[in-house]
Amino acid sequence: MSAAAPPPPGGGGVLHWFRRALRVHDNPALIEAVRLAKAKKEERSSATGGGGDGHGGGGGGGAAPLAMLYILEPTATTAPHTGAVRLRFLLESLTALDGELRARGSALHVVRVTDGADVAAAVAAAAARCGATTLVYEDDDSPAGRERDAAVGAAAAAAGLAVVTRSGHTLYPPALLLDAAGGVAPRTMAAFTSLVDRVGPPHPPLPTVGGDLPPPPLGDGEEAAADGEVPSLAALGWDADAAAGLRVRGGEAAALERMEAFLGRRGGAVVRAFEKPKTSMVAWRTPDTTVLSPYLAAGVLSPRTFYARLREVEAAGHGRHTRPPVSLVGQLLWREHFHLLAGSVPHFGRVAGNPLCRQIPWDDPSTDAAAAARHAAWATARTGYPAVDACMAQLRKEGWVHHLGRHLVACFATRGDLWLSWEAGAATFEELLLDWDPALNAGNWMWLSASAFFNSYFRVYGPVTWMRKVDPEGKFIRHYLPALARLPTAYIYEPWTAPAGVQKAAGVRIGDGGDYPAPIVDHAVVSKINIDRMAKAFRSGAAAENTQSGLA
DNA sequence: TCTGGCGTTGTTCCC
DNA sequence: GGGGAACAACGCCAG
Repeated sequence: MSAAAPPPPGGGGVLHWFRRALRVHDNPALIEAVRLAKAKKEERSSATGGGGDGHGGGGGGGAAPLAMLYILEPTATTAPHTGAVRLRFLLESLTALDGELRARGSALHVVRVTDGADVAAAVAAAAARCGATTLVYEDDDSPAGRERDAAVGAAAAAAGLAVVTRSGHTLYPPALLLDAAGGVAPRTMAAFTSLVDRVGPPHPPLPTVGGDLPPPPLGDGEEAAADGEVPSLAALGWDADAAAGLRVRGGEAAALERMEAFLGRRGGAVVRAFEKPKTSMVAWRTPDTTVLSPYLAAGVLSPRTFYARLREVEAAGHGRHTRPPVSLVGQLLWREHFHLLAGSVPHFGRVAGNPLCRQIPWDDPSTDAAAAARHAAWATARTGYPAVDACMAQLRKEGWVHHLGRHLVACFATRGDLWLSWEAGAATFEELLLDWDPALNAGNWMWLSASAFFNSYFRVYGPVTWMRKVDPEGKFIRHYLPALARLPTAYIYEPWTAPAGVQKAAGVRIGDGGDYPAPIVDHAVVSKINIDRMAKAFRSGAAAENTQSGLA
């Protein structure tokens, strides 16, 4: 997808626009921006017979100026698109990126835009202010990203700006995989894995950007100061307390540190034996999984860097190691698969018009008051099922839940119990998840709701049975639902069954007006009804397809 | 075109 | 407690 327009001869500076890829390691777009700025310096030198350009003198050695821009868009700073926890993580990551750039003689210039429609104008204005004639950024194949970048492309063309883009958010440039797949992305992990095997390993990570960045024209001089700095949570109108639950530190150094710490667990044996379905969803103090997803989602960690290190750790062990789809490399392939689909299937992020998504007559909270009430109870951890509510409480507080916990709550919200459209659940996850990534969010919600990829709709997570199996002492529930902390284990999964005396002794009242709600639905009853509804939806879907192929 | 094998992560019951 | 089958049985895809 790289429209590598050559820079205008003897042109001005380069504007690098960070969106994701908030890092200096393995950052193809940033490396290209640096290369272009330095190449322009060469052009200038030969054109003027050597000598600097007035901006030089610094570590850039007289290169053309290279501005580093980040635009805080409203979807990144305001609810319901973003919650406080993810915003805090983003701001920490931006501050860390600014530090990395400053250590290399440059600096990040942050611009806040309050109306999403103004992003293109803000980019053009920034380019004009720093005299840039070339704009460089990383591809973004999300629906919102594509829409935004089309507007930016038009504005850039109108302003005479050359646009250069690079792929960097996935292991492979999506176009490369799509070409190899004959233009149609596979629909199963097995088929995707064999596609990747055919294509071969991803390109190795590129070198980390060095310490001689061309000087930044933006934010220098009189208009500098507070204007271009990373704002605080408070300055963006948020209560810092709302983000107090954040448990991972933002920034590239923290990401690489966390990655290496996990890779080093038991000398790499944990990585080599990793099987995602066997990891514990209730290990909240020290998660059983890497918790690198927030970094991958924001582009603070390069997937290719993680992939390369995983392969090294696998190769360092003499014995066998686990394989996709359950291994850690497999986890990167799931991410890759959903990104490929999201970039190539129309309306991947929603039900309507999405050819991959089974059309199931869900209740829609935006038009149905009863569904809205069920959705609100689910989203605020008030379903009365401690297994579901503990996960949702963890999500609200920390922005992170183990993958299987997400399965449990997503199955409950859709085909299992509440019969809510997966789009409603996905919207809640968009607000609350630290590692929210539109491609993965939509893909996983379709999976869990048996709208695509997964078809065994009769396999329903039981909020009582499942939790009893994975958390036999109820520790996870007690931690995230303190109201239930003193309830005996015999009642912790079904608090409404606790006799009044037990409730009193545990200092909790269950039910209307109490400390913890009665169950919002009877799982044993509704799950059976819903399986029947799913069966019907599957049958009518098959009928529709038969009609279609009959017509064709 | 048809078909058998398979699918990262369910529950219950039985041995 | 661990393993396997029944439950009622889906769609994708490689051969």
